[in-house]
Amino acid sequence: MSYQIELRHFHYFLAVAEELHFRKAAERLFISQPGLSRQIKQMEEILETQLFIRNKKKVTLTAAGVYLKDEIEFILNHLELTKRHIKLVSQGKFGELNIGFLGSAMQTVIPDLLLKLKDAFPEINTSLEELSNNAQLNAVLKDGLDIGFVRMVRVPKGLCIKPVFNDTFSVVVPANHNITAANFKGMKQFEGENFILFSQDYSPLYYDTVMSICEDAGFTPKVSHKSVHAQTIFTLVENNLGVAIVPTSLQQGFNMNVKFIELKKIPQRAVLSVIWKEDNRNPVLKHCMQLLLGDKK
Amino acid sequence: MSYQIELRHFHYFLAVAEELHFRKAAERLFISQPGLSRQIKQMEEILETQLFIRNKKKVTLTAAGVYLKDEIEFILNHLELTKRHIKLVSQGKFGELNIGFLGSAMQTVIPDLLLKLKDAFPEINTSLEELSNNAQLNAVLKDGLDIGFVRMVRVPKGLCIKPVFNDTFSVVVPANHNITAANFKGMKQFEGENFILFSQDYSPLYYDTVMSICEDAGFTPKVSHKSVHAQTIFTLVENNLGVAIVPTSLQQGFNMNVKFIELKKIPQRAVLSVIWKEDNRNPVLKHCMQLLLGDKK
DNA sequence: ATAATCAATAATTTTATGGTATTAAAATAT
DNA sequence: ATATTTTAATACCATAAAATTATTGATTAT
Repeated sequence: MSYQIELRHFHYFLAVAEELHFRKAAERLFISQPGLSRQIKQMEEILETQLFIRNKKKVTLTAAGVYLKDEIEFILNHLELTKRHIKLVSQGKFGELNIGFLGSAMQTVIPDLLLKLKDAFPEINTSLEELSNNAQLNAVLKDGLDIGFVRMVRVPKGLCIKPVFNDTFSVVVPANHNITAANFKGMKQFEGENFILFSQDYSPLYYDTVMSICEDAGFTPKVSHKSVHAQTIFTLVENNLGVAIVPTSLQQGFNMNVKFIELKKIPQRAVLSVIWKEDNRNPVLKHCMQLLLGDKK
Repeated sequence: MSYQIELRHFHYFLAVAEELHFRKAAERLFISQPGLSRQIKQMEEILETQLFIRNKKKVTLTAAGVYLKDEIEFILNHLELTKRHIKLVSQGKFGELNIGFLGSAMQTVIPDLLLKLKDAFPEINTSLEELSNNAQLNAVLKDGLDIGFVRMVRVPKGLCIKPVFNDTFSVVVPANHNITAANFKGMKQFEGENFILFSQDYSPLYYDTVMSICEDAGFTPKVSHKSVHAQTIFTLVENNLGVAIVPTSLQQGFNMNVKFIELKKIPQRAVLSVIWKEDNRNPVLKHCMQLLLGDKK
């Protein structure tokens, strides 16, 4: 019959919401199952809202529970961020910027940004994480990341997006492939080949764009392998398992036995964009965005 | 030497940060001053950051304390909002409703429903997607849609269906066609014409119904074109490529050089129905169905 | 100097979290 | 069908930690 919700309830709730199993959740939390059951029940009483439906062997979230889970994830993430920030503030450091990125952004944009940031604000610490488009989207929404480097066009309400790098696509073929930049005439030449692509989950836009490139050339590509790492894709190409279409900038930084044939004439571009949350409270973000977009345009 | 920060700490912290006076803050919180002092000290230990400077008669916030105050206000505010929201969610008064529809529903039923929804529950967000009968069926089954507006009679187990709009059919002919509403006697007059219809995949029931209309008139129509968009069909008719049979309500919202001849005397009707999943957990759905079916019947 | 006021400390009480044992219901195995 | 296992909930209890009262030490006002 406690009056107030506490963060403890939130941690317990999240465990149950993720496991959907009281005993397993209790184990994960290193507390007893009855204790957990009672805390959750108490939480529901305080909030005057049922959060879980426990009927015959199954525990499921109610609509309110689903909604609350999202919000609690956000609040706890934001709190962790704040904990780190106040330490930095008390140390006289400005703050911290959490950056997510697709592997293909590592070649160009990220190093650029980091150099500029270090230059302008040596007190700012950055953390970098390679994540898929979608993982970044969720993390940015929930304050797990401050900015993300993604390939997409539309973002949910509350997020902002700005293109930062416009790249051509290139076909990646084994070094000994008979088609070269010199004798290359058009995608049609690759009609019969197996295509090795980044997986659709990783970046739907990339996938659709590659499809449209082939369709514009008049054929539907046979996709034999999908991967999330450029390294893997190049290795597959190297071993004659197919050809790939990737952003041209991926050429840098790898030393593989493959050659790039840049598709200069097609209209498709690999656009890398920054996303961030409109009402992100991190003061570092403003500075960062100025550096990123100020002199770009 | 407690492990975890709790919301209690936040409320205490805010009181002290606002009063800048432990005794007064304690009074405001209805707890004793020593209790408050110890909790704040504990909070500083957990966060490993000094938040207040207590020297000679004055209590002031540190830089970290100032920063934290802002964030805690934000977090507690957000939490209060969330508490209110989950109650609304569980009452079905807040949330999202994903609606699918055939293009031909856009003329009448959908705008009606949306207006009513907005009116009754301004906090409900809706998303709309134009999809074929079958795509809606699958999406509803997989919780991709909450409700769909389709033209069909039977639905798989687990789904529900209710007619919501009963429309006559009309023949659509070029504006300069020799048959008019005045001299129209029966479908038999169109025996020789090419027919332009919605494709069978899009709505099998519609297709079968149109066929039966012609068969009742004693002929089998020659179908020359199929489309999934009313716009396309009207354009084809406009260019003398044939005549169409469509639900009469499609007359609204288009400005094409065609005329509609309503088939009032035949028994066939273009029935638009809502489908939804029996055990859909979205609480918004109940309210929506009440609005849709409550005053209809 | 003395009184007053403040926050911190000490000792004690109260509260309620979390643990153990157990139950009721349901699923699974035999 | 019966026995066994598994699940979440209940009852009761121990104990950790929060809150209270009483007190101290320090600073400021009179």
